[in-house]
Amino acid sequence: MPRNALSREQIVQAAIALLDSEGADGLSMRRLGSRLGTTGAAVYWHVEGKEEILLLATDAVWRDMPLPDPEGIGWRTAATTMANDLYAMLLRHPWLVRTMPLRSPWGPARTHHDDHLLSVYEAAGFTGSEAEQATRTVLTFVLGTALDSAPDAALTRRAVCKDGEPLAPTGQDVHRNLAFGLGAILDGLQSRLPTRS
Amino acid sequence: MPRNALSREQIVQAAIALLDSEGADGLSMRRLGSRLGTTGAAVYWHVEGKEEILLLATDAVWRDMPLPDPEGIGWRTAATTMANDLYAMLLRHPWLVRTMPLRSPWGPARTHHDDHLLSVYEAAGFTGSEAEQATRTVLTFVLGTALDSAPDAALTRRAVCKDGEPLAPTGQDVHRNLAFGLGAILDGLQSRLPTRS
DNA sequence: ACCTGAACACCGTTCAAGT
DNA sequence: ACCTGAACACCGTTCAAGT
Repeated sequence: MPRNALSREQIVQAAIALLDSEGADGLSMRRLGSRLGTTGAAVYWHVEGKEEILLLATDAVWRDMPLPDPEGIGWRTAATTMANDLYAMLLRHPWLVRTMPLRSPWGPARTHHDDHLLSVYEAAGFTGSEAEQATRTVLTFVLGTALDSAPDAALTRRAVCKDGEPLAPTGQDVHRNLAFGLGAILDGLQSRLPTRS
Repeated sequence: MPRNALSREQIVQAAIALLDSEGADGLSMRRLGSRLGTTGAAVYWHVEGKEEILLLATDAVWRDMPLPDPEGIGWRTAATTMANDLYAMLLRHPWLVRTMPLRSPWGPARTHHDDHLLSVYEAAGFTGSEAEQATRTVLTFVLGTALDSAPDAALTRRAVCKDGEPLAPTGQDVHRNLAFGLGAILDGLQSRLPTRS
């Protein structure tokens, strides 16, 4: 008899909760199963495997990204807002920086976000592959910044400073650098705009 | 009787070879041990655990990075060269992008590299925290670019294009974007130089 | 149709015991 | 001092068997 205890949507939500609270390594099929009141093997009836769960969880999170309209606020404000929102999302779900490297396949939400971001740079005046490259440059920088500040690091940090010098950047440093670097990048991009109005 | 079959240096080199050929998930203590002619448990006598091996392997790779002198070639050429070299290194050792997120502790080779990179931006005219931020901006962008092109992705890509549209960037795209983005960033940074000579 | 239990082939790590 | 073997507590995944 079908008990319908599990559904794809429940599995994905439970996976996200587990990843957020336990980190990238905290997600295991058995733990996910027990969190849903069943066994790890039960999950396999609804889902292909762990990889698909990560795929679904990743795209579910992308769905929450706001997509500001460049009309009215200007392309630069829109670009800055989207970069900050993306960074905030990556901080909220640190496991994303490990699941991001996949060039493909992206889910529909990720694709939708990227399309919108591209339209922002097209609104700025970039065309064709230049718009794509501008988009990718900013996206890449934000992703790299999040990677830098990920508490979810593959290696745990031990003794931080042996000589009293704060060699390693703090979360503060990284965050301040987002504003600085983004400003510099947008300046550089702006100076390459083909025609000014 | 000590057979001295193992040494720290041998372990690290074997680990790098294993990571390069099998990917980030290819390194296991047992495989490492058997590659060295012993058992996995034997490694634990020479090394604290897997984490330390990753730490040592990471810093060993950083030692191979060339450190060009900005004198003569100019800061911008030096900065570009270092960025390209870093990207090339990350492509050679894709597992590095998973071991990089650690803000600390860095090994001596990584620290030495960062010091040199900082000096390049100081030679350009940046001072204090601005030099640090410029350094971190470029470093972050290169790291993000490598993350984008990592074949070592956490999730394997399956069906690439369902509708015939090449949504996902190819390795070519990512590589071309390194030059574009780096140029834009350096332009943006250059325009922020406090005093021009 | 949906789930359980046990199994397979792996992990990192520990630790008594050997030499 | 250096290594082995077996063990512990985990993994992802499969699959017969239950209901």
